[in-house]
Amino acid sequence: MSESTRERLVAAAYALFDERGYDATTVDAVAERAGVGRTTFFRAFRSKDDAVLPDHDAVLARVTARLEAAPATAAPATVATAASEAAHLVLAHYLDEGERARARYRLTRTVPALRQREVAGLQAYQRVFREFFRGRVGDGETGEVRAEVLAAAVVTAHNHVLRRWLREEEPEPVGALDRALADVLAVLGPHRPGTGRTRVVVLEADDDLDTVVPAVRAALERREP
Amino acid sequence: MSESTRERLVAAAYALFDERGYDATTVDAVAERAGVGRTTFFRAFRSKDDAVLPDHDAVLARVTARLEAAPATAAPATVATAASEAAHLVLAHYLDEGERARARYRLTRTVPALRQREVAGLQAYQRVFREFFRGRVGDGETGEVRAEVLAAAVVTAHNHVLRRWLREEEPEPVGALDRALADVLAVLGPHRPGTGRTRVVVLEADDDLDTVVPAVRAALERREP
DNA sequence: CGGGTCGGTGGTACGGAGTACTCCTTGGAT
DNA sequence: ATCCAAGGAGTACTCCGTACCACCGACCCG
Repeated sequence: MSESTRERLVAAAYALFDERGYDATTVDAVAERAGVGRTTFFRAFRSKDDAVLPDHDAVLARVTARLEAAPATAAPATVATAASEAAHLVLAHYLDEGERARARYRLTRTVPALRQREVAGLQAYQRVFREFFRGRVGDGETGEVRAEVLAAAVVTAHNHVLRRWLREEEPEPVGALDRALADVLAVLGPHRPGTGRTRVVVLEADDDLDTVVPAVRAALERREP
Repeated sequence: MSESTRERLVAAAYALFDERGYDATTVDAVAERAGVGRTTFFRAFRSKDDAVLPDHDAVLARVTARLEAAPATAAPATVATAASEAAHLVLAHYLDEGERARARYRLTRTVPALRQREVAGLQAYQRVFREFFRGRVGDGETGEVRAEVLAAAVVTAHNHVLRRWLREEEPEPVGALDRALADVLAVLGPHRPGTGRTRVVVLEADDDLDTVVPAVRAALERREP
C-alpha cells in the first residue's frame, strides 16, 4: 500500500465524515471516493475509525524513549523535567498536525465510537508515565498509587491544555502546558535543581498542617523566585 | 422486559463469555441459553457489551447527588470529605457486587472492546468530579486545570485501589482508599475539620522544601495520629 | 524472449452486530 | 366473551470486518 493511497483514503474519510457524518458514511463510499477498492481500505486501516484516529504508536515511542532516557535514581527536579518534556513531545505532535488535529477533534466530539477510541489511546500514555514514575515517587503501595495518580495528572493536564488549543481558546499552548505541569508536578519538587538551603517558616496555628504548607511554600517562593 | 429475563440474559452472557470467549460468543447463543429470542436481548441491552458492563447510571447518579449536596462555597476540608465520600460510594458498589465484579474484571482485562467501554465509563465519573471541583480549587485557568487534574487523581486513586481488590491483592480496600485519597487530597487541606493546633517543626537544611515537608508531616503524625 | 514468481490490488462471499418492522401470545379489564 | 395493551418472537435488511480467490504488472531466470 503506497503512502499516497493511504493519504487519499484519509482525506476521503475526513471529507465524507464531515459531509454526511460518521455513521452515515460507509467504508465503500470512502474507498470509492479515494478511487480504490474496499479491500485496500481495510488493508491500510484495521477498521473504519482507524482512518480518522491518529497513529499514536510513533509519538508514544518517542515519549517512552524520552522517559527511559532519564536515570533510574533521579532527583525530583530531574523527574519533573523529564515528565514535562515528554508531555511537551505529545503536544508538539498535535501542534504540527494543525488543522487536521482540529478536524479530528470535531469528529471525536460528536461520534461516541471515536471518543471511546480516543480515551483508550490515553490509557497507553498514562501507562508509560506510570511506569516512569514507579519507584521515583516513593516506595511500597503509597508509591504505586502516587505513580499512577501522577501519571493521570500529567496526562490530564496535557489534555486540558490540548483541548483548549483545539477549541482555539488557548493561543499559547506551550506556555500553558508549562504552567499547568509546573502546578501539577509541584508535589515532586522545584524545577530548578540545586537551589540549596531552604528555611522553613516557624508557626503555630489552629489550622492543619496541610493547610499551612501551601502558605509556607508561597511565602518562600515570593522571597526567592 | 421483566427483571428476571434481564438477569437470565446476564447470567447466560457471563457463562458463555467465560466458556467460549467474548468474540466467539454470538448474541444468538446468549439469547438461546437464556431461553429468549434475539430481539429480547437487544431490548434489554443496547449492544452485546452492555450485557457485561455495569449499569453506571445509578451509581453515577448517587455520586452526583452526594457531590451536589456539598455547599458551593466550602472549606477545603469539606471539599475533600465530600469527594472522598463520593469515591467511597463507587467502591462500595463494586464491593457489593462481589464475585460478579471480579468476573467482569477478568473479561475487561482480556477483551479490548470491553476495556474501551470501561475506560469510557470512567470519563463520566471524572466529569462529575471535575464539575464538583470547579470553583472550589481556585479561580481562572489555573483553577480549571486543578479541578480537572484533581478529578482525574480521585478517579485514578479509586481505580487503583479497586483494581487491587479485584485482583485480590487488597483485602481492606476501604481503608486503602481512605489512605490513597488522603494522600491525593492533601493538596486541598485536612480531612478532619477543626483538628486544632498544629505545630510545624523548625528546621534549616540543605534539602529542598518539598523534600523536607514529608518528613515534617511524618513526625507530626507520629506524635498525634 | 517466454514463462514463472511475487507483492499489491480488486471482487466476492460470508458471519455477525445492530435496526426496523410485523405478528403473536398473554394477562387483565370491562 | 371481547377488546386492549405490552412485551416477546420472528424476519429482513444494512454494514462492518474477514477470508478467499483472481488479476496484473514488475522483475528474475533459463
